Amino acid sequence: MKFTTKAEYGLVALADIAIHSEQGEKATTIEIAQRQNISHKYLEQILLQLRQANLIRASKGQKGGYTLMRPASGIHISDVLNALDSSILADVPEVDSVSGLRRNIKDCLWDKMNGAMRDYTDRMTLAELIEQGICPDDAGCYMI
Amino acid sequence: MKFTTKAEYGLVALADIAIHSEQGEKATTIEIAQRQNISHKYLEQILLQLRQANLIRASKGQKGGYTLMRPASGIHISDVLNALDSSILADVPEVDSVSGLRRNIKDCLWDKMNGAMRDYTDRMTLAELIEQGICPDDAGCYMI
DNA sequence: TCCATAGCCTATTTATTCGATAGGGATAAT
DNA sequence: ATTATCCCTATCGAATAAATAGGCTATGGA
Repeated sequence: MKFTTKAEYGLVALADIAIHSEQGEKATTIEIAQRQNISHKYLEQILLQLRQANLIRASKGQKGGYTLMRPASGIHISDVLNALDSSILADVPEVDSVSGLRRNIKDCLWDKMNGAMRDYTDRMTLAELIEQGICPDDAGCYMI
Repeated sequence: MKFTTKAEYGLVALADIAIHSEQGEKATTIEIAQRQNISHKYLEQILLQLRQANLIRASKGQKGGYTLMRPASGIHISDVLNALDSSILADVPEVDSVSGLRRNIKDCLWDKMNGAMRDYTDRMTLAELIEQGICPDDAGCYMI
């Protein structure tokens, strides 16, 4: 897993679309790119992935653009990260042996951390991210 | 942050050294590499970093090898990851603006996750990793 | 004393990935 | 028909990870 700018761009773009969707407007790639200061060609690829993951709806042609498929409160951060494969799930090295040190590292470190990340991002929504200062302190995201 | 094989090699090697240290034995690069199935030249670089971080002590020459600098219960996973700069701290993209979406993403996502990772690895020790099945369920590692 | 055995250190190679760029195609509104 | 927009794939450059290579230094034993 990585905290990539791609993930950040995706989240920012979705938030941008969300805000305009609420006002019944579509947001175009170029508009978003300008507002959020992102390469519009790179953003294009990102929006493509978000659409293929059914997070946004695209309309082609003139007067086209993007809107959210569902309200921002129904979009979880994990949805976005998964869609962009900036996935929470790191590529945990395969473990061949059934037990032993490698196994412990996988079970007690990599998998636990991945799990905690997933829990947290499963819980948090785009809507929460948009609202100022809403960090879910109650997240209760244990490393179980 | 990444779950690199380098970090895994480092942890495995330290555990290997720990086990031999307990029996008053030194472990050499080549022995460890063979036992743990790691490129010994790559392992050499890793052990170098671990020594420079004062996690292991090296003796040169014939009959040389490595021993732990302190007991495994005093070595925290974060010590190892930091030493190998497979640091828990992801390179969180800089945020220029004081507030806004980017800020929220940094504060509510990247920083929180980093914090949780750090907490967890600060808490867990090499000794716990070595013992079979000791996953600290009580870690109480919140995303606060 | 000499030499084999270890660690020490830096440079280089290879493969992969991230961010970005490029360019042509499809579609819908005007 | 033209224009604006999304669609899709290929490619590039830089950075990084993993591994390889090779020479240097120190230590203990023959």
